[in-house]
Amino acid sequence: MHRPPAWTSAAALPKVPPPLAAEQGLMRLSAYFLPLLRENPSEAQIVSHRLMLRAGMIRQSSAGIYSWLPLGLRALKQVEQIVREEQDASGALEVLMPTIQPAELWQESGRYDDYGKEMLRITDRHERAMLYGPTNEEQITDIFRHSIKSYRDLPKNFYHIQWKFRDEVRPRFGVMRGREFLMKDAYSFDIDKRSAVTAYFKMFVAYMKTFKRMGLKPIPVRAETGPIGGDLSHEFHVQADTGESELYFDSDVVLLDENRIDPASLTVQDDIAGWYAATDEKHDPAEFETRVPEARRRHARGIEVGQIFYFGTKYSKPMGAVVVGPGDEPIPVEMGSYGIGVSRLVGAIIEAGHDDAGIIWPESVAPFRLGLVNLRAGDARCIAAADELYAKLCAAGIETLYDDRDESPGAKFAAMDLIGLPYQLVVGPRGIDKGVVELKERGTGKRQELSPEAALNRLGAK
RNA sequence: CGGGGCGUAGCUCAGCCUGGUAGAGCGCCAGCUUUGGGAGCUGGAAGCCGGAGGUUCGAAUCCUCUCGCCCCGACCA
Repeated sequence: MHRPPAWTSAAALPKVPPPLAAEQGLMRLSAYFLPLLRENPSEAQIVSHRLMLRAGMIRQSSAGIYSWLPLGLRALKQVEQIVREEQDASGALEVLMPTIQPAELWQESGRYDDYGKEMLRITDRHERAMLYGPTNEEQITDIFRHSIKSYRDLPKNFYHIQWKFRDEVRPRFGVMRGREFLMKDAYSFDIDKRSAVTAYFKMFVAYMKTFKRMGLKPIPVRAETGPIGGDLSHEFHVQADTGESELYFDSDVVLLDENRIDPASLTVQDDIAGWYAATDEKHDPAEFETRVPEARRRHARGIEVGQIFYFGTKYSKPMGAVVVGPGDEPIPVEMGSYGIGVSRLVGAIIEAGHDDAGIIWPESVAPFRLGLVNLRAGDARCIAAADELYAKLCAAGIETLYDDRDESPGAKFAAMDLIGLPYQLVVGPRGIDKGVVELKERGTGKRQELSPEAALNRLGAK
C-alpha cells in the first residue's frame, strides 16, 4: 500500500513545542539531537571513546577525525571556555591564526623538512606549497617580528584555540588521539631568560588552575622537550589506567598549591623540582628512591593534557624575531610555548569520571547542569508540573536538558545516567501525589524527595 | 612503519569452512495495551553482503587485487 511522504501532511509532523526565546541555553530533548547508542560500537575500545559515541557526543568521520554533535560540542565549549578564562587571567592575549599556513615560514625555521609525514602538506591552485598547521610557532613569530621592535614592548604572550592536524600513523582512543584536534597554544616572548622563565611559570600556574577547575587532579611532570626543542619542559597528566604515558611521582605532588607559587621567584624552579615527578623517559630510579620515601612512591599511567616549553631563541634567531635593547643592541627574543589539548581533555575528563552507567560530568564542564525528567509524558499533571519547573529553571538561567519524550521510565533513567549531567530532577505521578519531585545527584547516586520549590532552591534558582 | 583482526540493515552480530532466492536481536514506522530503572503484542519499512576483477550454470560464501576501519608495537598535544 502506497503511503504519501510524511511532509505532505501537516498532521504527520511530530508535535514539538517551539522553543521560547527565554529558553536559550536550555533544551527540550524532543527537539534536540541526541543519537544515543544502546550497544557499544565495536570500534571503541576505551571507555571515554565508547561513552562519547554512546552518549551521542561525537561521530567519526574517518580515522582520527570526528564531528562534534550538539551534546559533545557543549562539553567541548565548556572546556574551551575554562581554558580561555585562565589564559586571559594570566595576561595572555587571545588571537586566532589560520589552520592553513604557507610552507615558506616553516622553511625559514628549518622545520619544513624536519617535521616529516605527520605534517599534512597541501598544494593550492597556484602550485604554492601550503600545510595544515600542526602547531603555530612560526606563524606567531612572524606576527611578532613584523610589529614588535623594542624591548619596551615586552613581555608578551599570545594564545589561540584552533584546530590542528597531525597525520598520526595510528590515531586511536577517539578524541584522545585524533589526527585533527582542538588545541590551545600560547607563545611567550621575553627580553631575557630570567623573564622568560617567569612567563613559563606563570603558565605553569595557569595550567594547574585550569585543570583543577575541570575537576581533575593534574600531575605536573618533568618532560623531554622533543621536536619543539629547548631545555625546560613540564607535561601535565591526568591519572588514568588507559593513559599512554608512564609516570613516576611522589604522591605528595597533589599537595602542590599553585596559588602559592610565585612565578617571578628566583627559586621557583627549585621549589617545583622539589617534588619528584617524571615520565618514564626522564625517570631516574636511583633518584626516585633517595628522594621519595617508599610509602609515597607512585607508579601510574597518565593522559597528557598539556605541555609547556621554554626554548629560548630556537625560533627567534633563524626567523629574525629581534628587538632593540636598552643599549640599542639587537636582542633575539626568548620564547616559550604552551599547549593544552582541548578536545583531548573532553576524553580525559570522562576517563577520570564515569561509572558502569555512563559519564559523570564535573559541574564546571557538564554540557547541561541539570536533566529534568518527565517520567510520564502522556500524563497531564506530570506535563504541567514539569513544564512549570522547566519555565522556572529557564528563568533562573540553570542550563537544563528537559526530557519530555514519550519513553519508558527505565529508558529515561538510563539515558540520563549515560549522558551524566550532574543533577537529575524527576517528575513522576508517584511524587506528584505526594507533592514532591526527586532530585538525584549523578556523582553520588544520592536522591531525595523535595517539594518543587525546595528542589529549585537546592539548584540555586530564585 | 612492522605484526594481527574485521568490513553483511542505523547499532550489535549470525550466515562464509561445505556456492543454490539475505537472517536475528535492538533501533525505526503504524496501531493497541502499558508506565518509577533500557515494557508487551500485532503489523510494517529498511541491505548492489566495502569496491573491482576472476572462477562457476549460479558467488555474501571460492581466488586475486584494492579501499576502509580497529587492535598490539615503534612514534606523538
